[in-house]
Amino acid sequence: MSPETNSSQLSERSLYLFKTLVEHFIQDGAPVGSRTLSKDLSLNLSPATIRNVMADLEDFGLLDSPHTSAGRVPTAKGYRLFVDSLLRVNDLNSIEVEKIAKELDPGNDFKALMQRTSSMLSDITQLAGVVMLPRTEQSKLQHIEFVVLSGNRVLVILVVNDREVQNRIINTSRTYSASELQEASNYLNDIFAGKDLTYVRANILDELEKTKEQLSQSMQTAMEMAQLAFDYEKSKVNSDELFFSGETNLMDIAELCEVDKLKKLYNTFNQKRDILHLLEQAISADGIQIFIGEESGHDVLDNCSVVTSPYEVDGKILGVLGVIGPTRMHYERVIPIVDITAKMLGSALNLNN
Amino acid sequence: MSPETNSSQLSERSLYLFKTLVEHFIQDGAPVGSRTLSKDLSLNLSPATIRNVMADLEDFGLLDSPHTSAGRVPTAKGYRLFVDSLLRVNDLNSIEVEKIAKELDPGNDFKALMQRTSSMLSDITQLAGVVMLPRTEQSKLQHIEFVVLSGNRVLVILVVNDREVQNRIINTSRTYSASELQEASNYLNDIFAGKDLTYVRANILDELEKTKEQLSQSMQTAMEMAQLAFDYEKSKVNSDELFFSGETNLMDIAELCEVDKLKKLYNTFNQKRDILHLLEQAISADGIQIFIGEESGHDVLDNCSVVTSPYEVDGKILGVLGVIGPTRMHYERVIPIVDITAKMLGSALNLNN
DNA sequence: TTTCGCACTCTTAACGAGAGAGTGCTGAAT
DNA sequence: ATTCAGCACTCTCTCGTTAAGAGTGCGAAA
Repeated sequence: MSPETNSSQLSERSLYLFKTLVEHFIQDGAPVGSRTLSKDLSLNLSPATIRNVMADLEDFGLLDSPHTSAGRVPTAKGYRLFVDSLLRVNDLNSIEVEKIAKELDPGNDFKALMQRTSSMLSDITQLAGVVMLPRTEQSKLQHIEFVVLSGNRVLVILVVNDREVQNRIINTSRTYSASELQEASNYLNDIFAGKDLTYVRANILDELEKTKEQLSQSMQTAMEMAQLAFDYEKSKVNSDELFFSGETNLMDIAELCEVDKLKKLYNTFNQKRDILHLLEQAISADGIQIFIGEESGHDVLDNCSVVTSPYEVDGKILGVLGVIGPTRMHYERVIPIVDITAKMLGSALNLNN
Repeated sequence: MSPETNSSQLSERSLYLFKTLVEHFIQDGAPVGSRTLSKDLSLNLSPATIRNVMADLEDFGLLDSPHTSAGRVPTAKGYRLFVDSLLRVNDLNSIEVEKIAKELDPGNDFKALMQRTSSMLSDITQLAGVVMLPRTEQSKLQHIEFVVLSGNRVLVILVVNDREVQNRIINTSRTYSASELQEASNYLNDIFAGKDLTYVRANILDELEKTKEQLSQSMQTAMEMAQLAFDYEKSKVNSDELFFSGETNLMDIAELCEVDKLKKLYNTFNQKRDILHLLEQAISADGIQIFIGEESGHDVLDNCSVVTSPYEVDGKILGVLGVIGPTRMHYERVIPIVDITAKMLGSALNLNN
């Protein structure tokens, strides 16, 4: 509706004024009026002048007023300008850095580390934390093992990336003996260990053909097992790819504390699908990515911003983590926290390779 | 304060009146007045008479009035009387039974079954569902397996009860070879397969002493491994022993929709400790157990009732499941649902033994 | 260009009146 | 001895009104 105006058309002073207005709003959560701003501003301007400037800013689509006699509030576009050009990010104090480092101590339990990361994020920001697990496609198979269970059921154990363990139980058409499966796993480990899971899945059928010709019983068993195991994986909904925590922190946020909004938000969290989708957009971003309000495309996140960063090992992006909070969050604090957490998680994962 | 009066001192008529009052309140959620009751009651009584009876019931501590000119509301004691003596439980219609049965189809994934049970409970009752996993002490070790990882780390896989799989990674003081661990697991499977985990844990030290004398290297390795593995288990907080779902359903409940109460409730769910404690009380109960409001001892559950039932296989109680909702829930529906779910979960677990 | 002054708008809190719901008590009828 | 009609009373809830407060926009002056 408003012309696609460029912020460079705004004077230095207007921008400075805008910046302090946003900071003020982030602090108090109340619409900011010209009087208040006039006092807090280092430039000595009268409320009237400030009103003029604010009217301009409103024309630019950066501000909005809930009603005629309530001060101004930043729009999504306003926040966008703020975080992109106006924000100066704080350095984290060393105590906090230490706290983060402590929580990110890589233990032996991969998922526990992710869980800890998520709750550390929510704890330190007092917002909701979220960590997306590495997509399985990017995982390297390290070891495969079979255990015979009763009734034609076989337990398949995949060790992936030297730290993550996946179990699945498959139903087989006939009974296999332990030694048969031992042979099978030996064979599979020989040809597939160290390969990507995607590669494994893609090449099972080829190998199956090959082995058919060679007619070795143990190899054939191996391939049948493997096929069942990886078919299983395909059918499985990856519903636990996401770790949330601190959702309750959002209940304190004034903008969200109507129960029905809260309910919609929580339902969105529980479904995971939408949030997963959002985070996947961030995976290709280089470093911190911020979704402000409506920008995310999900209207449950109307008054929310999502600050994300991918985490990587050896320059390869594994997943995304981030923080969900109100649009009026303390970006100057949240951004460096998310940033450093992503980096430290990356190196924690790197450590035991 | 009021004398410990027995409900048997109340006339048949008073009880009937009380029962319909409670039913009315459960339906509407609004305090019930004498006028309303006079219309809905099959006995033809004037409001005035009903007022007299209600005054009696209030003296007995069964009713309470929020203020002088709002009708009456059942107290916790009132609900207790209601569910214990007055309530006639509905039979479930066959469509619902079928729906439950369908969700409780025992797949291969144990935890997924528990998760499905929980969300089925919340779905069908429109309240919050909870399922407590079997305590590990009651689990029978079926199989133990070791996989060598890099850097003195060993993956331990426990198959328990023929359906549940547990992984843990332990750090060892020296490097073990695959064949060494193979021998060790063979040895351990020989002596411990089919035994309770508690038994295993208790007897590891004894066996360690024995094997020391015999000086067989592989046996010694085995015992060292086992000890590490089970030490790990002891230190691990069993935080994922509980599956919640449908927490958001509670947001619709008028009694709870103040944000701060909701927050406390959700925090209690997240901690899991308190709820776990509550459910453990129910484990020894024979069949359905109902905690009403304050009775539970946790004041976050002030306006809530918890309906639980243990589920069992072969007469042995494995765990507890249930539903959390407002005190004014439809007990006559919820109780049979929880009851039948527990029974069907039991037989689902029994099926593949 | 900035500022002052002023009229105007809109929200919020406070107050009071009136309606509505429900009670408790009394005294009469059964 | 119950039951019940009548009545005064209490408490909550909802409006409408009012007044205060906050903030704006605009025109005229500096």
